[in-house]
Amino acid sequence: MHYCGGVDEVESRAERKERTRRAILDAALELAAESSLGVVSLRQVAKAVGIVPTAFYRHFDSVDSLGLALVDESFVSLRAMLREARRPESFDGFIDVADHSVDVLADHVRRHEAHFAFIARERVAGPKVVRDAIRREIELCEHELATDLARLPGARHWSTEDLNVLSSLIVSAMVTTAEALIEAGPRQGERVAAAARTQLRMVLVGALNWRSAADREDVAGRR
Amino acid sequence: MHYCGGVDEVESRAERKERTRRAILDAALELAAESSLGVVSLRQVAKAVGIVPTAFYRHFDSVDSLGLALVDESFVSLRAMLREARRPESFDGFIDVADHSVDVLADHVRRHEAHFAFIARERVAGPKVVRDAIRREIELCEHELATDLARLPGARHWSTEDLNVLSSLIVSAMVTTAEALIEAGPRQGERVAAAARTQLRMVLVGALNWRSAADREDVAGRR
DNA sequence: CCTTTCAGTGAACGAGTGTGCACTAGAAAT
DNA sequence: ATTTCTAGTGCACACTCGTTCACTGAAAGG
Repeated sequence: MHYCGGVDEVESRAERKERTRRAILDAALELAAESSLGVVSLRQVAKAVGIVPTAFYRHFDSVDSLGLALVDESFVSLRAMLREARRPESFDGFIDVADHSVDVLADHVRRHEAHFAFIARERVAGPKVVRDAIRREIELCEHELATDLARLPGARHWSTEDLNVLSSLIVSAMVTTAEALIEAGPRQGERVAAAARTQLRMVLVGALNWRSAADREDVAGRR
Repeated sequence: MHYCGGVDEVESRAERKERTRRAILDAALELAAESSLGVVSLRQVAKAVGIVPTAFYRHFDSVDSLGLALVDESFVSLRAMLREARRPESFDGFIDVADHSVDVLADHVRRHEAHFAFIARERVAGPKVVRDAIRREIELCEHELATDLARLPGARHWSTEDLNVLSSLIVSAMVTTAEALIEAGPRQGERVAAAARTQLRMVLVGALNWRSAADREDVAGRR
């Protein structure tokens, strides 16, 4: 493997294989979009790609491993979003950070709609192996968010427990928002985004007034 | 149809039919529990019930109509819960209403686990007809909650828009909590419930401090 | 040049799928 | 006692499914 054809337009064997692999992933993602991954068959994917069913095994050794590959790919998108949403310069006001985060979310959801929809769906439906893989990744995201929240000014008097609870709330709200953004077309998208901004502001305001308010209201016998 | 058999133990034809119908619904619910409704076949259900596949058509004229029947049944449980959570006597304190609501939710989820899991799953996965039916029912719940929130003391200065946003946030948090309660066994159930209580308190505290805090922080150009 | 590698082919298998149709048996109605 | 009704049966059809196996042909390597 030193030199392969001077002509520009030819495709090397590895490139060709990668192209087919991508086509399989894309086709599976699209087919899973109606109902769930559990109902897409190896043969449907093969037909959509334009290869014979048995050729599928040259790229994945089972439908499950295809699902896991889709999980990996989808969380690459999600991690990219989290990284951007946590850019330090965005932490100059609590309302601002909420609005900025929602904007980043809405932007990424629009650009990677299929991946977000996949995660939201297969997290609860879908083959068991896929469900478990997604759950692990989400827990990882929650944990990362919690450590980041701890660095926020004003997070001084939150317990570790409260931090985890808060980050769990935010992540689930974001997942729900992503779902809502996908359901609503680009037509109602801005309405959903506005609602999400309000929700996140509410959560942050609630978190800021949290400890003091709990003390004030007297939680009594509980805990 | 005036008098049918004085003996106690005999089953009338209608009773027998209803019993089979129930068995079909239960079997389908259980089979759908692993992955989703889309992957359960008419024959699997028939085998689980103990009837021949074609006998299925005596009770439902398609798998889709079975799905719709399960949606109806599941939302009977959910409505019962909402009715209980909104009992007027529970509105004597904002922290209390949060705790009480979560308790009611946890209780109902434990008692109707299969139904809640079904709604949470098939809402995003599952056949299109089922998805749409569930979405309509949830929107209805959100609307009902919004009109109830409007009656709360201190809800005076919330716009209709804010009310809808808030009720949507609460409903999605409850759906997420229901999912979490199901995932966690009864072992970690109380931990999840505690987290949910905290979340709902945060949301309510945030809502109470909402308008004033938004004014104080100066939202600038953003609406 | 010849040889090796390997993505894609095509036929075949055993099992599972939804659905149609003629039927049976027993409860209900007459 | 006789007829009607119907939940459930049994068989058959034409599919689709995942997986196997020997194969082909062109690119890569020697």
